[in-house]
Amino acid sequence: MQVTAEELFLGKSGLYGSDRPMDDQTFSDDEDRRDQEDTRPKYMKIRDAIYRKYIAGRPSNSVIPPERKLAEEFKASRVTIRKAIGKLEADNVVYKVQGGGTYTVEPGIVKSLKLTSFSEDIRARGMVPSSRVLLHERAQADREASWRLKVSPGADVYILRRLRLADGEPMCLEEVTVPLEYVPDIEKQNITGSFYDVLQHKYGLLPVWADQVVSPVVLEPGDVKLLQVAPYSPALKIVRVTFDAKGRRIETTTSLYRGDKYMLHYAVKRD
Amino acid sequence: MQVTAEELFLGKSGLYGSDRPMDDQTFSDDEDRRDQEDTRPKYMKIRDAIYRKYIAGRPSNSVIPPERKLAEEFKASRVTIRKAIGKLEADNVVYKVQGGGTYTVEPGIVKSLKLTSFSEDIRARGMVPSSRVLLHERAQADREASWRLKVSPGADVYILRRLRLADGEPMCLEEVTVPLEYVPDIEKQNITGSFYDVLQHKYGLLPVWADQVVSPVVLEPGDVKLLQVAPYSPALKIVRVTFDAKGRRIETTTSLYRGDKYMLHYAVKRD
DNA sequence: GAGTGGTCTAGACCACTAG
DNA sequence: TAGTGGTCTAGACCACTCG
Repeated sequence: MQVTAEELFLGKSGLYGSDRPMDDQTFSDDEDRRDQEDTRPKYMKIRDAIYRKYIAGRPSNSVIPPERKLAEEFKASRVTIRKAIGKLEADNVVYKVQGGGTYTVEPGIVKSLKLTSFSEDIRARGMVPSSRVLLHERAQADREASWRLKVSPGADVYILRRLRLADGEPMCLEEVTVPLEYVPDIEKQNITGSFYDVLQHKYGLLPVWADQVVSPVVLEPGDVKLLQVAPYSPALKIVRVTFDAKGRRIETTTSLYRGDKYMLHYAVKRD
Repeated sequence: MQVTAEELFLGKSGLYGSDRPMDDQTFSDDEDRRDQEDTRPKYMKIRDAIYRKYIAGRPSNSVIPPERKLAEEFKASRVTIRKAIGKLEADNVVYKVQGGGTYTVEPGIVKSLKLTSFSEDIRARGMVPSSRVLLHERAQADREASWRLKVSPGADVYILRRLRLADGEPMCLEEVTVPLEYVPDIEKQNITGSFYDVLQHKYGLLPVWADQVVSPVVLEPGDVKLLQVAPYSPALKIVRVTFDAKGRRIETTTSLYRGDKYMLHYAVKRD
């Protein structure tokens, strides 16, 4: 029987700042903000409080207090409570039954898909990300990249090809392409960790959402060697186009993930 | 260059009842309800109205009217308008910029993942689903199925194995397992279309959400023959566990999708 | 500064589930 | 029937963007 993604990767997912163990990596913005002074909206704090008090550690299908009671307890309007619970529902932490109540979902079930970089993804899974740069240069966009980025074929782009590892083990081959106009002097940068961090902090490009296409492939000899797997192993090919808040296409990435070590795991809902 | 999922499958996705072409298949509940008398909540109707009036057919990054104006126009409170727009945002149809405005997203970009049956999925892609039953019997749960359904190994289950086709072409091999207690006399049923329909209308089991794990595999000789692809072709293996509103595990499905014809296509967002 | 989206309130009525 | 979540209102203030 094949090992599931859960067993491979998913520890206590330390949601909502409850008890996340810090490693010695750089922290995300989110964690920084949470540490100093909590200026987050009330509904987010309430979401976390509800999680800690009524959900974490509880068996599944436990009832949580009705919205009106929670409104009293947290001194908030019912609308605000509903917004907090709405977030928990979106993350598949609780489910609601009209006329019935709100109940906890079985723990260990994975939450919905979020836009993350490889580094964030691997760190969230409790492993240490690293990478080996294979290519790092300016080039002309080929037909596929230009189509995905909506730039003219042959336009100046920056290409970064890396072997990405989790706990020192090869996990994925990744090729990022960015229109050069967005990252003028990037060749001089030293790219080590999250490329999204570089985009955001050095160039003010904030990824907001991405379009992803996943397909299965059989690895070619060159890739097999880099990923250290058996010839003709299966892999997940993930093609991503990332957009910022203004709808600009800021980068596109093609990744090949080892099929034996990496699976996609997510929750889907009925409309 | 590989053909993208968009080119393969995604036509005008006829969202929000705007101009969906009806085929001669059975209709979903949703469409029925929309046809007779519209008892849906106001915010849903407004969502559709906004979509039709300000989004469909517009170029991307067009501004839509501010919330306060829309509240006047549709004679609703701003909260209700925000709820409608929130749905559009969740479906990746618009994006918002605080202090700026609300803008349309590029059309043709796929919306977020939803829980659908194979039939619904294929129909949404503008093709006609069909299937060939390969196995249809009661059996004892094996170790993997019992673990996924949280029943004792050896418990009575119903197994349905089908080859599923789109426009007459083999697309996927699918094996559904359901605890027999939920579907007592199912062997007598004639399973043709959507199994979710049978669960819902014959047994009152309403799928609400599902946990899915996707991995790549290389097809084995027997499967290759059924799917009519070359030996050792890659495929997507999708393992799903479906839950109802009460958190019960109502079915689990293992599917093998042809890698050359079927891709997963979805949008992810930043937190 | 004017206009936008983001948050929040206090209260109301409806639809549904349960004992 | 009592209690739950689902919807909706009218108004307020804040944070942000833009000209």
